[in-house]
Amino acid sequence: MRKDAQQNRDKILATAAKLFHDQSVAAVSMKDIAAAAKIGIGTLYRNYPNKSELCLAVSFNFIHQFVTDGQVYLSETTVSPIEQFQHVLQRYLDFREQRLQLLAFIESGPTVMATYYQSELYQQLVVLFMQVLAPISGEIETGELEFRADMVIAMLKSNSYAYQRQQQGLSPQQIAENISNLMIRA
Amino acid sequence: MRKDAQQNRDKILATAAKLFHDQSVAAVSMKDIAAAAKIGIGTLYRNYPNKSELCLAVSFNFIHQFVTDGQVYLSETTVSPIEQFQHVLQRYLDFREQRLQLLAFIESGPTVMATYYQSELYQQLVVLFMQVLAPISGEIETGELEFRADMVIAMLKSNSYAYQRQQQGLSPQQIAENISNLMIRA
DNA sequence: TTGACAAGTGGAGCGTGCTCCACTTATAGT
DNA sequence: ACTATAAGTGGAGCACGCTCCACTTGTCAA
Repeated sequence: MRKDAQQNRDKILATAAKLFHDQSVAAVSMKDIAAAAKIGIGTLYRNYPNKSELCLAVSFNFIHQFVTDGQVYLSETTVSPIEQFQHVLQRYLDFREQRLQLLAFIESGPTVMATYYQSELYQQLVVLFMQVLAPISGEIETGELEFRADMVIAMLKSNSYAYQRQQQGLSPQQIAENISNLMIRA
Repeated sequence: MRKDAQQNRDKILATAAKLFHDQSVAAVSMKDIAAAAKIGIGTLYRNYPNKSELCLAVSFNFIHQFVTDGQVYLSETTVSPIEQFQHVLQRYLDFREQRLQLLAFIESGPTVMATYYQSELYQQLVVLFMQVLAPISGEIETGELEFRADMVIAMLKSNSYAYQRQQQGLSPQQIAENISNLMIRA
């Protein structure tokens, strides 16, 4: 990759992150981003094939941070497995609440979720949840454990979460508690 | 409502259902639907405020059918609670597989899921799942039962389901089994 | 039957995400 | 230093979803 191209790539990501932070994600158009980064629309799209993918790229930093923090926490903590699970779950809820708009946009993109699911980062997120689920799930095989980790993540996607919060009137704590009750076996 | 307006409303729904059936949902534009129904774009949008809502309206017939069938099944069956749960789950999977495109489009619409969640039909779907979950969930309160019903539905949303099918390579049967294992307590 | 007007219509036009391709430029071999 | 060319650029233009409002029409009281 040419050096100037790499600079453009970086500049796009930084500009998009800034604009998404300053205004709502929906209010920022691809034209806005290109203009703010002082590049052409074509260049923008060659680097990030659509707006959802760009949001995903911006999110990756945040998700990476969350996963890393989680791993550090697990390596240091000495509390009970149940508390570990609840702690990670709580952190994940906090993280999602912070980045709600961005994550909602990604989750509503028709094709972009496939990219996310295939990424190493998603695998790391799943592994994180598997680690805290394993000791509280009773005796189950790895495939089923992974399925449950996916299920926890799926349940907290923006649509479902918004429904539980707004229509059902549940607090984040109540949601965490309901998930805990469902998942805890041992 | 004026009689001619009602006719237009019906014609739109019928035309959209036909076009969505003949071609892929994404390939059918709102202009196509208006043209095929021989009405103006404005009329189309006054009746259905966006494409996702129109998809939802088309889906409502199918969802209603599924819920009704499920209720009939429950009123007639004499098999064990576990088998009842698995049967309803299996039917729901089949139903979703049939209407995948339409449901995926609804689920990716940013605002339309709120409409769906608020509808009586969604409540009926939840109640259906609550009925089969209740005997296999151990002793839990109604709120938590409802939460679990929502969770089953959330897990089977198009994105998550597609991931389990395609990336994880699970068959519908395996997915159903994993959910069963998670939900069965009694 | 006839007017008055609420109710309904339709399509020009807007801003969006995104594609395409004629053009420009960094780079590596001479 | 000088090309040759692969690599990268940028914006005109497309199709889309959707809004807006000048216009038409069904309805109903007189």
